[in-house]
Amino acid sequence: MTIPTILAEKLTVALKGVLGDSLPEGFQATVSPSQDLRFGDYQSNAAMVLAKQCKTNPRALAQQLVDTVGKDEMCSLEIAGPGFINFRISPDFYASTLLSILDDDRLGVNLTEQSKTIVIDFSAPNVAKPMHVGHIRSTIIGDALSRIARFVGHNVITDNHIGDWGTQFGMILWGWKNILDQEALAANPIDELLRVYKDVNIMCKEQEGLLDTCKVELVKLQAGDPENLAIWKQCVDVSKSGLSKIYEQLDIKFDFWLGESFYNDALAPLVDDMIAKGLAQESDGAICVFSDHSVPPQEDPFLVQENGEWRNNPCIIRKADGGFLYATTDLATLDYRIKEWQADSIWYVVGAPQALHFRQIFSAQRRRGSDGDFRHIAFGSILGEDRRPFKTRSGDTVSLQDVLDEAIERAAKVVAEKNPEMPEAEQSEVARIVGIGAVKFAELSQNRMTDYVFSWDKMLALQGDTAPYLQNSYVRVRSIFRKLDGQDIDWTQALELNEDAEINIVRLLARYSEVVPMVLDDCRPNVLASYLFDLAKAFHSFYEACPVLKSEGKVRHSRLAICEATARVLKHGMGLLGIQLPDKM
RNA sequence: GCGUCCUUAGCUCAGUUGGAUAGAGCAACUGCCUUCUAAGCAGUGGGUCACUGGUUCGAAUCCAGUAGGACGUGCCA
Repeated sequence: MTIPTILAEKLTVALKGVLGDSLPEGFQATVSPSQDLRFGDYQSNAAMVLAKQCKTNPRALAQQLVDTVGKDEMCSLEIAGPGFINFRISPDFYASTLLSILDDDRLGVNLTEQSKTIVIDFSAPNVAKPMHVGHIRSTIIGDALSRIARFVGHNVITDNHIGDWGTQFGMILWGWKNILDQEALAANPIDELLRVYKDVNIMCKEQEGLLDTCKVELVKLQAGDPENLAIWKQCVDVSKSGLSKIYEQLDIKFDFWLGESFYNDALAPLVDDMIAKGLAQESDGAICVFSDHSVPPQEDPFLVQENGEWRNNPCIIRKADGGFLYATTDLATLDYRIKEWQADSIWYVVGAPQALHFRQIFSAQRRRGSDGDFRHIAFGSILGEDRRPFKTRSGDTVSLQDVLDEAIERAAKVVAEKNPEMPEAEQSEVARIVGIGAVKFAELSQNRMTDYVFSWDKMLALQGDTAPYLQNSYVRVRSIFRKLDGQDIDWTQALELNEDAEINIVRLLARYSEVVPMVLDDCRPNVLASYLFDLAKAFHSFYEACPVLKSEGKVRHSRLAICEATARVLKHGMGLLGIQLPDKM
């Protein structure tokens, strides 16, 4: 049980005693960490919340509560300001909490009481184009959420819903047949495929009618033309192997790679079924899902207002030319995930601009009888210096691989500078861990909803609120234990905490169990990132203020325990974010 | 037109869902490496939380309006 839970229960019991029947039914006092240490470790505003409805003075009520709860080994209470109840946790209680963390593989974090099957859909790049910076958010946030959800006890299924059946294949097929360089393909298939795609794109803009020719190739593919299918298969395989390489570098794995093509055969029956059930209608030749008039128009995703009038804004599931759309595939995908995987909850880690699309397909899916918990976990856009969607000077997007390469290169330079005597192989391993970590942490420490301006210097920064700062705190701990030379330490011996720096860090260690579940409340990994930064900061302060190896007896043992617990929490927390920690740097 | 999201320190961003004197990082300035890794620590300066009203014990946070911005709004994904 976490500390605020224990305190809240104490307080609720006291409230029942003090207020008796005038306590509102089911009232639970809430206790939260104090923002300022002068106000103790934790605080509650219960007295102020209740004073009004119980018609008493908040400070008087607080006083009664404090008297009832009294003081014990765990904490002392005091009243402050307009009626806050502040809890001050005793150093001894923190010492015993530290022991319990060292005795627990889960570091105090409880398993969820309601384990669910959650499908998490993230990354989802298009094949034939390499991933660019725009994919970074979905990929990294999705991976972190998967790890966290899994750790708290959910049955998580990750699925990379790659775009392997889109309209871009018209251009690729035509390019493959007309401008492909076989030698280049043999040498570097991914680069050649990209060149073909880019060149055809340019040619389509210059040559009248070429786009239509490409569309013909696409239609042939969708009709099952063997030659086009074979080319398509080869393209997808090449792309997948290229993507796998980058995922490997990022240390990201998917349980499934069921791309759009996987659902191809399900689309026509799905549309027919929706027509048959009256859930979709023909309009201007297209098959659409319309408003069902059972919800207020403001909340109906199939309506939109124009010049003061509500008009239809349907979800189109079949085009007038018979082709299917993104929405159709997404509905088929929902079916599959619900039926085959028994998904209770499905999370889509996709950019905020697609909010309406997801409202529409979730709503359509509910009408089809599904009552699952579907969530669009949206995130903001990555912008350029000019606050427009991020592009390079030449108008290209920046490839994700380039970002990673640059990050590793910058890290390598610093490693070589700081640690010239380190063997080269080790140097490059550290550079990899630091560089990739920097990119991931930069992403994960942002609030996912806000747009941000892409900056090499920020994304690859190695000082301040960055992965290397956290990694360095871990390295410092490892260095201490290296000097101990593998001595066995008994982590059950009693501890004592005296210095502020010691108590500050244990206070944070105890909060790990509060923070991890909080991340999933609103799917915000930045809550964990910011906690870990605070922890590392507290450790660096502790490290400067409290010599470990030079101290003696119980103090030394207690400080070693702090180091050990900090290392474990850092490693674990960063692991939940998908970030590795080096032993040396 | 309408909808969604956004506007916080010179810059980039947090802000635990309504709590006490609004916080970090970068940049600037002052100290600290014969002592466990200085990718570090200690400290200083920096604010009309876009603006105006409202709700209440209490508002950066909730409501209304104004200004500015991004995105979306029937056959791309």
